[in-house]
Amino acid sequence: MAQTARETRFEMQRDRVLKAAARCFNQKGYSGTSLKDVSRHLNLTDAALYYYVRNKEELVYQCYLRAAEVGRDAMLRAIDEGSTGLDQARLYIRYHVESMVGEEGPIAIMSEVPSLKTSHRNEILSISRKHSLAFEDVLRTGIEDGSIADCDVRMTGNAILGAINWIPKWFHGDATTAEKMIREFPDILTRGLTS
Amino acid sequence: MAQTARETRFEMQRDRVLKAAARCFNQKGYSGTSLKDVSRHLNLTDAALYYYVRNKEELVYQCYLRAAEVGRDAMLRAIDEGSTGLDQARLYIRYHVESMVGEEGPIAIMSEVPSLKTSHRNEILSISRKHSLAFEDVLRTGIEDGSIADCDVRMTGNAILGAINWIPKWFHGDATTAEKMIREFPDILTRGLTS
DNA sequence: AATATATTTTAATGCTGATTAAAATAATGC
DNA sequence: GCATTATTTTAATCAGCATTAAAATATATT
Repeated sequence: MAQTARETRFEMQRDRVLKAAARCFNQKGYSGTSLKDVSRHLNLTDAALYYYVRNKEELVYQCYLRAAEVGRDAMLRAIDEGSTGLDQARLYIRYHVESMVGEEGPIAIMSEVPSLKTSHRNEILSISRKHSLAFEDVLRTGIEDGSIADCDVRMTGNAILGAINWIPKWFHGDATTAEKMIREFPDILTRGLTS
Repeated sequence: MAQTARETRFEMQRDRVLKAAARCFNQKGYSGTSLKDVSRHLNLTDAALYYYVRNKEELVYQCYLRAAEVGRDAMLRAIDEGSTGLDQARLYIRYHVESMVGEEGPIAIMSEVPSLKTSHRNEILSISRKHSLAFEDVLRTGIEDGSIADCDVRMTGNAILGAINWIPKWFHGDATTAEKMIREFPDILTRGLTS
């Protein structure tokens, strides 16, 4: 029990570290943010971060992993809950956006994958590719069940995912905008899909 | 005339420098790419770049300026040529995408504006804001002339521009994909706008 | 309170990478 | 070919930043 309490405290701090890092990375890029930048947000010294993460590369890696998980969770929930392909697409966008602008945020933009060390890079790229393919599958499902008009799923997928990925570039925590975004984005991005 | 010849040669080289830089920046971010990274693409030494640009910050600034100009040109042409708001939106997307994936490319993603020095940052931000507003105006025009269904122009604009801005993240010069993108993106991104 | 463990800081170290000046080479005009 | 100008390289400097070890402080356990 003591063990558990310690772990949760540690993990909570670690979570704060990752979020602070994500915010910095989104703003100034991976190499552009120093560990001091990150630690400043937490009232800590740069050296203190090493208690929570092996090194800077690991920090980005964890941020990207977290970003990937958020996306994957949204996708899984959507596929599980949506009846038609269009439904699933809509729900996915809703859940993903919700995570990005809500409590779980800020989520890191996976913008500097090439800077990761080989093994991490490959892992992130693989997850990311799977995510894209999963979304394309959702689109295909919709085309087959008639809820989505015939289209190039690759291009359409890239367009929609791009719009989502770009969000952290212009959204900066305003609650009103957040609500509006959750409400409108799913429609905006899928209205063009119906046949 | 000799003067002119010299200038054009200089400017052509300078252009190559900017493109090489844009490619690197898109791949590894501003701070993530060293001047050696850029110069390597040109069979030059890192120090040689200083003949074409005052310093690294200026290099990004010029890249971003070039990116902004490309977007603005696309917008101006589109507004000039398109009859309805929907037409203009479609044309804008077509022209902008065309520039990004064509000869003028690669175009830098304006991804690390905060790293610019204050005056440059303000200038780029101002241009960028103007661009967003111009696109929102196009949408409003379309709503008024009936070619576009009523919608939140701010959100819709951000969604569409985000999808465009994200392109360099997944497009890497394949000519077939480029053609397809020019052909399909305008439709994909505007199909949802019609009433 | 006393001890053990967890967390953070201080104070180095070393490397990478931007920047500059001076020298070298290439191109051009005459 | 000579002189001038344009372009590039070599070699050095310098700062910032990641990283580490050891010390200090806080927290928890008994």
